[in-house]
Amino acid sequence: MVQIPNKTAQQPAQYSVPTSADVARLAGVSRATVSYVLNNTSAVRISEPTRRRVREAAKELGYVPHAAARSLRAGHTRVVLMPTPQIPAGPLFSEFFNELQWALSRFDYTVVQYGSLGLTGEEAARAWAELRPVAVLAPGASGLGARGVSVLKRSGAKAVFTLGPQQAEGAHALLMDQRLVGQCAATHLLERGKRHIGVVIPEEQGLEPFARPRAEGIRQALAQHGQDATMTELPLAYDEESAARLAARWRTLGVDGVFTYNDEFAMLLMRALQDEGIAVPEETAMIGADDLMLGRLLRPRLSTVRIELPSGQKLAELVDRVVRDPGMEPEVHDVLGATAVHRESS
Amino acid sequence: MVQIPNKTAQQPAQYSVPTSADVARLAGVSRATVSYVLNNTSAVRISEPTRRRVREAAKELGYVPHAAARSLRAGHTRVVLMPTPQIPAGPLFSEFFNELQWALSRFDYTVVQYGSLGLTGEEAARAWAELRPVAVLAPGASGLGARGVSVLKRSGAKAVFTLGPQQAEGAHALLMDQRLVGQCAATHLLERGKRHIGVVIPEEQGLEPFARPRAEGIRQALAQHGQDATMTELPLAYDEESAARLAARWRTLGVDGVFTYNDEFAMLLMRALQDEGIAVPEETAMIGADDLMLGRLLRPRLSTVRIELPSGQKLAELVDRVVRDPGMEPEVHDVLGATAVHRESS
DNA sequence: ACGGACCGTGGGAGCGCTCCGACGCAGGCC
DNA sequence: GGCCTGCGTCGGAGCGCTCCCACGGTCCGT
Repeated sequence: MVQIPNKTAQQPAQYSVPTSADVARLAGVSRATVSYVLNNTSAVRISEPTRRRVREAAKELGYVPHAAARSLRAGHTRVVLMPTPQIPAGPLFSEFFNELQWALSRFDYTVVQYGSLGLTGEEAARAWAELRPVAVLAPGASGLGARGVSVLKRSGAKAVFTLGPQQAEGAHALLMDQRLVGQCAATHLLERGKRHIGVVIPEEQGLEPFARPRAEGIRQALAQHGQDATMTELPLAYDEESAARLAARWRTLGVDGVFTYNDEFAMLLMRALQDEGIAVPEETAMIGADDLMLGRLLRPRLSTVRIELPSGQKLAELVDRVVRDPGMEPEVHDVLGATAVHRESS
Repeated sequence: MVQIPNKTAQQPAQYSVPTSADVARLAGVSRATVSYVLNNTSAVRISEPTRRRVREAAKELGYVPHAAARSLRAGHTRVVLMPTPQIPAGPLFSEFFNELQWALSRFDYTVVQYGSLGLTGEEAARAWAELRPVAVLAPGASGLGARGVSVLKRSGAKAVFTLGPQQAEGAHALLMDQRLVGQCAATHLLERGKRHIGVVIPEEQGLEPFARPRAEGIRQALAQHGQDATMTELPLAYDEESAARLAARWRTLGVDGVFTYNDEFAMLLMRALQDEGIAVPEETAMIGADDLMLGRLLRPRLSTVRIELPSGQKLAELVDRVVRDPGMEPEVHDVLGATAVHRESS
């Protein structure tokens, strides 16, 4: 607040960052006392007048503790590192993410997101390890691997989780088995008498870890059903030309039902099919995934696979449990639920 | 790699985290030498055999430097803190975000996202300051305020930016003036002969910082045009019932053009209007914003306001410049571009 | 043969913080 | 009066790291 007049204009008020020693000096106590007061240490009794003096001095100086120094001394942190996935997250996943973040902060963890930025596996693990996080929740697709997990554990991480469709040896897994989505869709289409199922495979790079297992789920469900069901992979980029091209050769494909990977691709394909004069669901039934609002706004209303992710609260509890007992054998938690929602497109 | 057999199964290999002293001991050199080698210090010459011994020792122990210790010693960090906004970001913004993150990492900054989690203003600033970031790019909506900016600067932050439709005193601003979006939409509708403009105001809480200025932009454009243009605010929640209710009383509103806040609300409203038998664009012209793919898939194809955000590269350069010269007067950079895209709905 | 330049390496301080042990002092007991 | 108890506070070490400075050795020039 007070401008220091004899500094050059170059260097404004922020001159030297106040430390606990500065607070101690101003309050006329020792650094130890400052620490006790500001941390409300219960084991040590400090008189009320002293407490007040310290707090006032801290406020006057605008003192903010130095997290790095604190954790250096403590020998550990409360940082939970969540490397951000490369793929932009949809509303479903980002809500899950926020909830988890909130729940973890209830457990007094500090959630830090950290771009991996092209690093993969051990490289990425090393970069993350520099922060000495107590737990890491990494996207399964980051290719952590047993080596990466080991790097993190050796750097002091008590809990290493993968999150998503893939997992890593030695780490706990919050497995989001995307095959369930495919199975669910396939079962739905089979129940409605469809036998020749098209499966949209997005050509976008980052979606592969999701798209492949969803297709695999379809394949499994069809295999279970018997010989007469077939599956056709339909590569499709998220643009109108690609969709139009696919629609143009649609009738040659002999497909009576299609799973479109998600609702957005469903909308894209539905439009292209309708422009081509192909009736949905009469000629081809269609089911998407994610249960987005836009599906309800399509005509016909889009059938979809609703995906349920676990509550952030539950997961935060799990993370906390593993942090407290790092010796636990790595567990695989299947956290993805899928249910078909029947509307008009199937 | 080597299992330590006489530890209990409770405590796996990760036993004590190796430090540079351990590396030094194993390589038979001093800690200083380890530091020189691993940091490739150019001012000090270390013989090649020594370098090799150090590197091998580091690899064998799985040594990872301790970021906190390093920055404690250095007295500063290369951390750029980007508190995550509460509102889930759309694809436009999250792409911008990723690009910025990438570009900053090119400048050797470490980008850390950090949930604010309900804290606002000074509270939040204090929490952020604990990390001693060299720069902070905060959402304008975080309510930083002059006090918050001061807290950050006093904690050593060289550059404080706000990002979004709002700004904070004392901080640089990457201002995304959402009024432009409204102005652009209004101008487009006026040009097409519309005079009674409805403006959708989403009822969702977090959208207000965007919705209000967009509406304000409409108002300004209409005012500029003259007396005969009117504006009607249309509160709308993002669900079908709300849209149906609005559509039911549509004809009583006397609106010949509508700006729907964004493309998703446009889709919602267009469906509701069409279900009500109201012709778009004949009875009511419609324009959205964000230029999402889904707009192109609607029938009629949706006119929209394309929003352009600046390149992450440019912004990273700006951040870097301010970090190098923290004395700079705070500047306001208008970084939002808006152009109307005419399709069929207007 | 001797002084100085220079090269490779080590010693050690100190960044800001916490926490263990110690220390002084007041009050009560023998 | 001396001793003990306990309360409030302080001194100081050390977390892992970097970097200034010192130091011993080799080699060259005179």
